[in-house]
Amino acid sequence: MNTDLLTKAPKDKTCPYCGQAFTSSSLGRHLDLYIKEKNPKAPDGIHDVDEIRKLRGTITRRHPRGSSRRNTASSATAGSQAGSKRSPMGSDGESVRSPEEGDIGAEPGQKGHQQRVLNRSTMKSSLEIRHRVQDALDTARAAELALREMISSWRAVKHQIGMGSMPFDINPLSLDFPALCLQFLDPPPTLYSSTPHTTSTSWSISPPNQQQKDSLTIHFREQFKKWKSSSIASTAVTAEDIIYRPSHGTARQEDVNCLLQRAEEAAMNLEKQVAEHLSISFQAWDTLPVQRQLELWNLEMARSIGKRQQQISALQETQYTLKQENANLKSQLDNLNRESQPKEFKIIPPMTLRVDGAMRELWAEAGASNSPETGLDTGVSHADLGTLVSGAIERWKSVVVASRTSSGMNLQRDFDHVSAPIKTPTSGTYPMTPDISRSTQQRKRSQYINS
DNA sequence: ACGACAAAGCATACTCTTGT
DNA sequence: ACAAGAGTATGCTTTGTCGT
Repeated sequence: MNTDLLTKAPKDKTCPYCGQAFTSSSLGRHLDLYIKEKNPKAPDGIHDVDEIRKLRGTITRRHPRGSSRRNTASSATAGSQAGSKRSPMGSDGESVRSPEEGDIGAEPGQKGHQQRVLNRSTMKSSLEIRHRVQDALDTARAAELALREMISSWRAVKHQIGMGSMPFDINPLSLDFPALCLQFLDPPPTLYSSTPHTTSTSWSISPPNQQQKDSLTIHFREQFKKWKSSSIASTAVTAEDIIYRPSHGTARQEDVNCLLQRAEEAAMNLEKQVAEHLSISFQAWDTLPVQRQLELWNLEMARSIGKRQQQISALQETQYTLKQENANLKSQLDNLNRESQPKEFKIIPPMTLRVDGAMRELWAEAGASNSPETGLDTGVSHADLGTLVSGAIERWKSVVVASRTSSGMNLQRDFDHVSAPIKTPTSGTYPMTPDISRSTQQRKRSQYINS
């Protein structure tokens, strides 16, 4: 009947997923169906269960009946329980439910009601939009923090490679042939066995010969190859760090190129000198009588032991000093971080991502061969960390947006529902609604209209 | 036709916000 | 601090659907 239609609660809520209209009390129930603990509804592909869980997770639930909170409403409850078969009391409840509607019925009252309904839906919409926007902001912030962490570690690796260093701890030009062998070749792997023998990369028990000279040649070639790539990359990094001023433009890049060229030339010169020195010192060694070679070899071995002992002492001293310096720097860095790091890093300090030696070499080589995707790209290190991070996020954002627009048609539709004013659920409005629910809606509507 | 079950509506209890 | 009002969760009931 028409009175029924008038007394029914207005369906002023719309499910943002299926578009079905509900009274305010029923929409929450409808959504809860998908997330309730006991026998939840299976996901239908239209209702985003995770999203619902998130939304409904923030609401304040009423205390369940029978809890300690309830002491004033006992009479009301008793009444309702006594009348177990409650009649469809729409007509009774009318005056109580909406006095403005029922009693006044005049234009100002109706306007007020309409205004309230409008305000309510607007507030709800803006709340949900804010929730989504906040979620997006959080994600973006998290991405920024992760990137900061990553790039910091990357820069640390670059600096660790070191600028302008020699490829060797000891200058090979100051050593004679036996000393070169002991210094730069590995000990024989079978040194501690009863029959030690030489390999292509080791020195020998007996005085060295042509085989060790060849091994040294290969060794130096390999070392110089590695050193060149790392030296060039790290020279660029450090040079840029030194000369970088935000106001400087192209002049800076020219300086960097010049420094890179000089580093490369220095590496080539040194390699040439070492090769010549090796050749000359071997010739000198080869002309010596065998007996003399044996004496000198023994002497060199003894000297080598002495040097290692001295080195160990010096290293122990250095280690002690470094430990002190490290502790001091750590405390200074902590103080600096407290002031300049993002506030989230105070909650969880950033990890140091470990990069092993093989990876460092790979980066260095790729960087020297101008492969910006994988190498130590010399173009990024001068930039401010914030600039780098925003650049990277912009790049990824386009990927995220593309991915969302291609696969997230549901989300787009939901957002439209949320941001737009509530629509009347006509059959053509919600293409994603399954036929079953649509037919149900139609049937219900026609029932209301007929009655 | 009937029972079981799911979903939605109604009344009410409860929470939160706002104005005094 | 308190009262009023708005919004919303929950218990109970009705309604619709499906299988037997």
